[in-house]
Amino acid sequence: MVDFRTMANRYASQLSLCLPQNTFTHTLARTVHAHMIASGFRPRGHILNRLIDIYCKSSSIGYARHLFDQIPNPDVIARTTLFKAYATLGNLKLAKEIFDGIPLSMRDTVCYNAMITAYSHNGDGLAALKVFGGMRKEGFRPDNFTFSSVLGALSLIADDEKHCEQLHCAVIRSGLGSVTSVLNALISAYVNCASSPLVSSSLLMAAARKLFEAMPKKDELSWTTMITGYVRNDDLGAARELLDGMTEKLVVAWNAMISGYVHHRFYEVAFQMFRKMFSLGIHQDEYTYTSIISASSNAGLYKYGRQIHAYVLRTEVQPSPQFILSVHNALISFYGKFGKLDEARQIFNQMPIKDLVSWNAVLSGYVNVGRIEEAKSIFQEMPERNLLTWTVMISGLAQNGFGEEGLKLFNQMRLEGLEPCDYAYAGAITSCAVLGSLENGRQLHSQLVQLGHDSSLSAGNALITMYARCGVVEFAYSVFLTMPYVDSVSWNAMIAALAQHGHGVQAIQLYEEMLKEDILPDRITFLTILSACSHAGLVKEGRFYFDTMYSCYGITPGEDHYARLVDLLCRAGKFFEAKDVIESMPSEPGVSIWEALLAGCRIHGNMDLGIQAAERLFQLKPQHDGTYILLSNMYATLGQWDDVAKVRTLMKERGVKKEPACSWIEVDNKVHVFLVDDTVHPEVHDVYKYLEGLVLEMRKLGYVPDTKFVLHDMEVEHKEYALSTHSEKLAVAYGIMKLPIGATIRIFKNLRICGDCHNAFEFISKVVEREIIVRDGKRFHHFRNGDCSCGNYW
DNA sequence: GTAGGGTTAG
Repeated sequence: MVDFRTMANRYASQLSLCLPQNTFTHTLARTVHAHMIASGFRPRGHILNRLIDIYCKSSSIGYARHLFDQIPNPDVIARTTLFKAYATLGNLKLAKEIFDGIPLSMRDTVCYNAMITAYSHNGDGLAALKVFGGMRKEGFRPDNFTFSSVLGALSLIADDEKHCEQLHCAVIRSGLGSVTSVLNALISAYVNCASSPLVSSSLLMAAARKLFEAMPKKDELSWTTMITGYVRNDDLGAARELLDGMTEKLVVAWNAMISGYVHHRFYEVAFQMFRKMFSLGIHQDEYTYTSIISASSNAGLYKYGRQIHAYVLRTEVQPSPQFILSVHNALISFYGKFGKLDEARQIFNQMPIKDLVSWNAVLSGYVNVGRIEEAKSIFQEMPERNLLTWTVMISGLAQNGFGEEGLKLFNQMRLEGLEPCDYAYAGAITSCAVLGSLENGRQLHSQLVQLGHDSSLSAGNALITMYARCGVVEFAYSVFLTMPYVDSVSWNAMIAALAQHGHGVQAIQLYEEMLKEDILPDRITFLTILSACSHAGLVKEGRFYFDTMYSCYGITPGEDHYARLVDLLCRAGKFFEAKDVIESMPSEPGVSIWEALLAGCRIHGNMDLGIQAAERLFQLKPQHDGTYILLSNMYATLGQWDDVAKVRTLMKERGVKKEPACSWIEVDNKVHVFLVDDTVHPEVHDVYKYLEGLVLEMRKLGYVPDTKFVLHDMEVEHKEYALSTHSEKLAVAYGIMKLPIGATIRIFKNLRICGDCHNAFEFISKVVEREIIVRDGKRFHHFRNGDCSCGNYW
């Protein structure tokens, strides 16, 4: 039988091996603890305190609390450990409760320092100072740490140069003006203050620099604080100058510099520094590698990233477990961003220890390429989740058209007690955009305002698109106008919103305004502008903007841009110009180009060119149903019914099936058309009767022999009426003519409006001279005068 | 004091 003391010594020494604390040592410590439980050893004293600390720091505060509650009279160390953990989580109420419960006789300087830091880290400078006051009143002697924490608290309150100067004077008066740690804290106060948008950062940085220069003894922290200060205040030149002046080559400072370059997108300089570290013999750590790997993916340098990966695998020195974890996490994300999921998955599977970052990285990899089913099962499998996990999943669902599921998950997240951040809201709002659910979207909007998230960029941008896709451009515009900060995404979203509603000219005007505000257009801006021009018939303007892409903004047009230009020219009937453009392309024209050409030929009945385009498409993508349908439509436009029949035979011979976009017809053999109004629409019944009559008529003409109509009353379930028919979309479309003016038609779920439907809507909008707004799972369609804002056949 | 996982636009 081993006695308690021997076992205690053994466990204590095992736990001391678990330092420094990181994900790896935490796992080790938990194993040690499991062993204690298995062998019946009941930890107490410093062993128990150490365990509490470890559970607190490895995000298992609930279990730490459980251990804590079992101690009859916990000492000051255990209490401090626990309230520090609560404070880190932002739960100051519980933290204060524990701190207040520490008897005066038990208190020490350390616990006061911790409470001051707790408040100042949570942004409550005044409360921190109050604790400091209480400490002095009770006669505790402040030490250097106290001063550093108090300075941190003061720097929160000091929001301009004057406060910082007062702080400076106070330090000198206190006689601590030459203590390095105190001066470091003061410099850090200046630097933090400089990041505030309300003050002159250059003045404060100059003051910090002066202080730094005059320091009697600088340590590593002094240098790093100063360098990161410059980096954070966007003065990379000054940061670099300082770094180059350092005699000691400190890896932390180099990492800070590299990360600065990466964040400012100076990838090449970051790589140069990385290489220089080798020649100077500076030992790189996980921070260096993670920055460089992320730089490779941001810069689109797949090969470079792979080289880094290969190098990491080759290194002879045994890397630390923390190094392996961090670097592999970065690599998972790197491969994920390039869509190389097999590589990402392989790294993930082989990792000896995974943390939440690894799981989130692999999850977003699957989400990004749209492999939602696999993403869902990863989400289910995850041992723990955080705000980020939920956000990735929600927006992933939304972006892949699963609006309902996205909203569901968003609600589930709230049920589990997580407070969604603005990014999560953005995902939920996108879900509403996908569903065309104005009601839900407006609700989320008002919640955002209540929560004070309404100045958020991402949420605002999502709102613009949501309102636009739900058919209310005015709301989209008012969001855009009231957003305190906008970026190029906001401008793009708003320009697209106008273009989608057929306001091509206004879209272009907004684009011109954007240029006046010195916002640089990007490749997406040009895609939007080109299709806006296309719908407004602004050929000259479209060509002009296309030309400025490279000449003014250095953006090389991609195939998608060429396709829009071809579309623009063909819609206007300028086939010669379109051919010139295609021939001038730097690379071999692909599917989208020939499709644009064929679609244009269909509109204008340009048979010869249309057939040429179709032949190219058959070569490139023989199974693509769109080509056959466009071609047969072209023949139909010209009344060449024999040729239409030939195309259909060709489809059968080649076994061409309709794309999934349309195969939903086969899935449940029903078309759902919803009226978005919440009110009961008696006209639905009229439409139903009308359709019945229509079908009878069509049958007489030998058309749609097997059409049946079913009228669903779905009021209870969806508060909406549904009309469903068997396979006959055209009849539904005609039926819609009977709907009240201004009714919005929504194709439910993740469905896309089909080609026949689209034609019918185009036709109706021309004949009845009425604007029809339809949205489906993918796009917004605004039909006016025989044309549709979506710009595509389907 | 440094890093790795998120969002929004076509």
